[in-house]
Amino acid sequence: MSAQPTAVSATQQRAAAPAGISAGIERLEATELAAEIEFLTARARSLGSGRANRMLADLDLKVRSYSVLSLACSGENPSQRELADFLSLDPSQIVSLVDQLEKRGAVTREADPRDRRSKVITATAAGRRLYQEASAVVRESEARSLRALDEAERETLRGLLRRVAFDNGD
Amino acid sequence: MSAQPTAVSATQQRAAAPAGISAGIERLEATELAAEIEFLTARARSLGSGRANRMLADLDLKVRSYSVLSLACSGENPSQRELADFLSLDPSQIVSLVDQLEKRGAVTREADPRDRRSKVITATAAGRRLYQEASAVVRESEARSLRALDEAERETLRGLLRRVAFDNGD
DNA sequence: AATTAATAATTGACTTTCTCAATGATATAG
DNA sequence: CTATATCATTGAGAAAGTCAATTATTAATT
Repeated sequence: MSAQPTAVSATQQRAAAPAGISAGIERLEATELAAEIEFLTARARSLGSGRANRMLADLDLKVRSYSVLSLACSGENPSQRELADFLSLDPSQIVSLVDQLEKRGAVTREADPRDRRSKVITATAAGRRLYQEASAVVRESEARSLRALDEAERETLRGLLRRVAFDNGD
Repeated sequence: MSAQPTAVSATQQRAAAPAGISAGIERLEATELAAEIEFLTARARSLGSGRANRMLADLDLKVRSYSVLSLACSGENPSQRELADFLSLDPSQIVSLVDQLEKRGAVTREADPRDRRSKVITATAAGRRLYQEASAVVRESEARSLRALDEAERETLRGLLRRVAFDNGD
């Protein structure tokens, strides 16, 4: 599990950068805050989703809509409620995300025959094609965000985050 | 979330839960999306900061204001620009965060003598006391969010995230 | 030294996201 | 069959994010 060594430390990395460019903030990396996993998680996701959103803009998608599309393509036929739970969003946010994707013909919304209150979201053929493109973009974005880690480290990170993300107390 | 011993898999966890409660979403854990580090990061931070915000509400703080306060207590005397860069926020957001903390007497805002354009943010004695309390709350929150990981795993995660958070491409 | 260009904080406008309560349709429990 | 719960939906209001313009100050150029 602990594949930490390898790679260059963030400090070494930044020391190599042209002084004064991203200046100032490395001083703050020695603070208590910078040691908090929650802070690091927040910063990593802010940078990562910022980049992904910029790169997905070509396809008229954001990380949010991409995520819904991805699950719609999964074959698991999620309901909107499940999408909300899984993506940590309010059900009303899912409504508008699905609205947009449905409007552009990427997904369909059908009443679940076993519980007609809930709507099953499924990708159309066009939606699956869009997902193929978007997925490549997201992989590229992720690769850039994770450039500091080698493949083994990425696997370690994935495993740890998975447990935090899905066994998150109370 | 009653201290789960060590590393129980998320799947085992949920399987043990009363069927139907958090039902449905474990089905989605097998999807491609659920394997994306960026997604896992986003979910982990959403759950984590949600919990931290709820727990900090007693102290009239949010993760945001707590983070500013923490850096103000660091001894590094950050400027607002540095806070913005470090916290991935717009400078105008820092203005209002500092406004609030200043209004309650937790921090001061002083022109930097070496560059009077920038304002140095420093915690007051009251601010440091507040930070002591808040810091304990945040540690407790973090402990709950990370209950799935043992101490060594947390260190590994911290190290990996630190590199992602501070060597984030381009 | 005078002018020009850049940077920090601030304000304000605007957009997007979040949070919640209410509603109608359907399902489940008593 | 009545009461209760759940799902999707709508809409309102709060919070957060984005961006351009302004002022004060500093740095760079002539």
